[in-house]
Amino acid sequence: MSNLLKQKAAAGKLIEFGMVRHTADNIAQRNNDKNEHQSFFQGQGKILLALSQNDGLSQKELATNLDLTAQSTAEFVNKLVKKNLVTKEKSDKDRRMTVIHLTDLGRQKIDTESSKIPDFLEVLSDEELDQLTNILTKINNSLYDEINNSEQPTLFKKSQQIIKDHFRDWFL
Amino acid sequence: MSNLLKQKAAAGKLIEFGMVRHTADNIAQRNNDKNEHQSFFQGQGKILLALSQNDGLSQKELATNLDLTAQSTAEFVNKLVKKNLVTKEKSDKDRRMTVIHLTDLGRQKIDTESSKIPDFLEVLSDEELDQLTNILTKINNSLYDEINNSEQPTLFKKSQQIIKDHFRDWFL
DNA sequence: GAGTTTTATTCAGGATACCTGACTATCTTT
DNA sequence: AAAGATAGTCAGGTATCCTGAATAAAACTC
Repeated sequence: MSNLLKQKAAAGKLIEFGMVRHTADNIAQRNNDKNEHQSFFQGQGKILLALSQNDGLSQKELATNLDLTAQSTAEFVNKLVKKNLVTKEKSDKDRRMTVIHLTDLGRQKIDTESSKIPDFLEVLSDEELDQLTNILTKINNSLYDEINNSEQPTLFKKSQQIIKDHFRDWFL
Repeated sequence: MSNLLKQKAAAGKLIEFGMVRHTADNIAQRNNDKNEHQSFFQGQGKILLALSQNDGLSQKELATNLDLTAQSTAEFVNKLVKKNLVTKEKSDKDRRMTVIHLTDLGRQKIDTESSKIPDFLEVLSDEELDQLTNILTKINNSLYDEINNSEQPTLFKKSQQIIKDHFRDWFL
């Protein structure tokens, strides 16, 4: 009962967090002269992150790993190629496949970018940081389950779930 | 020192959270036959949320409140008008201004939508929910400060900060 | 081995969320 | 009344996604 109230309170704070962070993100992007925006949890950033954990994936593998359509994936990869952050090359074993590799510049970009710690974490104590990490772990796992279950599990999709579980190990 | 490690851990989890939630969001949107997606922390949803706290704002006020350009705001408002969720009418006091009001349908939509509690909160204990709420409060406050400071504070901008502080009171 | 089906990728086109720049009304100041 | 500030609009652009339709290579079928 009171649990529900607590859930509502947290839910409100989460909406607020989403909104304010999004706003802050937009402002940062506006003020940033170079359009270097790569929020790492969408679009090109997502691809980069995936490759940093597992270089040399094919476009198709990227798409299934990231739950994107092949077309979206192709679009992001092409943009990254233009920026010299990744390379595309046809596989010799299966000439249909295109294998994507990070360039040095790409790897470098990920390193500098992912080492940035958002300012707002500095207001938290050690104890709070531990709590947050712990809570987010639970939430993320719950979301992974949601993702795996939400797709009508065709016999084919089942094999993809295995891949999706790797996703889980990215951020350890 | 060890604080930095904890910050890094939390930062990683936060990136993961952003990514997985974004993915789950996209999937939900795909499976949803009607394209009723309104993530509430961007675009049209943001406007709706603002009006639910404070009906009858002008477009300009919405824009400053939400840190959007007047043009973006106009776009979202027009889309909402088409969906019969809000109404536009010229102010009598100042004929330049357009006052935006929620329709019954709009209010209804917000009610049903904002009463939804994300599934992933159900995996948390009462204690964890309290911790999360507490932590997010701190983080959000820190982000508000960031937003207020990040804009080159022209003399004019200063007056807007007052408005932005209202933003803060939305989710109590 | 020829014919069909399945895959991996691409091209074309569409939606939404933002943005900047260039107007047009309508106050407000001087 | 002229000049300036303010609220909105129109036009056009970028990024992230999507669906649908086409192609080429591999795998399966008989």
